[in-house]
Amino acid sequence: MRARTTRQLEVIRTVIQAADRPLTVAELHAEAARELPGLGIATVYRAVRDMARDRMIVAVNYPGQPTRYEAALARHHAHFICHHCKRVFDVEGPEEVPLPRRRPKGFKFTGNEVVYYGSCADCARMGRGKR
Amino acid sequence: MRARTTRQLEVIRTVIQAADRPLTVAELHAEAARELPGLGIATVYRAVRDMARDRMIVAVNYPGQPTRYEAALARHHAHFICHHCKRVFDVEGPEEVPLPRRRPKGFKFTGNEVVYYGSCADCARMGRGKR
DNA sequence: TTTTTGTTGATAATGAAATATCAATACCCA
DNA sequence: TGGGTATTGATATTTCATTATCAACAAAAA
Repeated sequence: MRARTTRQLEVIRTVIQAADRPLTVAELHAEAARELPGLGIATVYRAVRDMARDRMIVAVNYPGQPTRYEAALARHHAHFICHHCKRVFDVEGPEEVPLPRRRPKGFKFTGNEVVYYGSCADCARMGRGKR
Repeated sequence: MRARTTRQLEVIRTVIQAADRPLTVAELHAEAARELPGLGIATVYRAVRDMARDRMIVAVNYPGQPTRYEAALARHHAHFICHHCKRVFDVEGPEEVPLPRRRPKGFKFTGNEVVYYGSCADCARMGRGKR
């Protein structure tokens, strides 16, 4: 049972590779469906499951919302969550995040992640600047 | 319909105020039930909903797991997620998190949050040090 | 082409968190 | 202390994300 190269997989992969931010399955489906009307949501779920298994994409989770996925790029980056539209954007990562001065003993710190909050350009423009 | 001071609310509030890490409703229920056997999970959900509404506690979300809640303390702190047991711990926040050098134009950065990853003392001790 | 069989799309099913329902209970004020 | 009524506990229901099912379809090989 060798894998087949289908039009839907091609489109789904292209969309997620081209995206500049992590997408939910729904967002990915909506975008891919523009190129391929009739695309089933189940197909997107299957594609995402497989790509995640193969490490082509990585899962990203944030408050209340469904899991998002983005291409597994090597470059380090952080996320920016818009308080208003709740979309998640990729932004350049911070220079460096220092470890806490005091660390609970016995704990091993192996990595960190930074999330910035604020208003995205669209929302800020609409006067929803604060919070 | 004035609010009443019930034993269950007292216990639930005490537990979450005393906790040194964000708790899921299940964790909170388990802990409170030790003091008050028979405590219903629905009561915990109701208490949490109300406390969150009144800003006594804040919601904290992380990958795959249900929403966690913790006392809304003023002091700034970060979270530490153990790769193994998945528990979330409070740790002292980093000195300072610099903004990305390049920021998408129009975006307003209003805050940030840091999450550290690694092994908690318990898991590290059990030889599950790496990852 | 024809055949084989992996893949798709529609949808039912599942799983889990959170909310709604309601009779029984227990606060708390008169 | 008695009773009106907010709250509780058990559980049904809802809500959604995700997975399973399966007939129809379409890659890829012959």
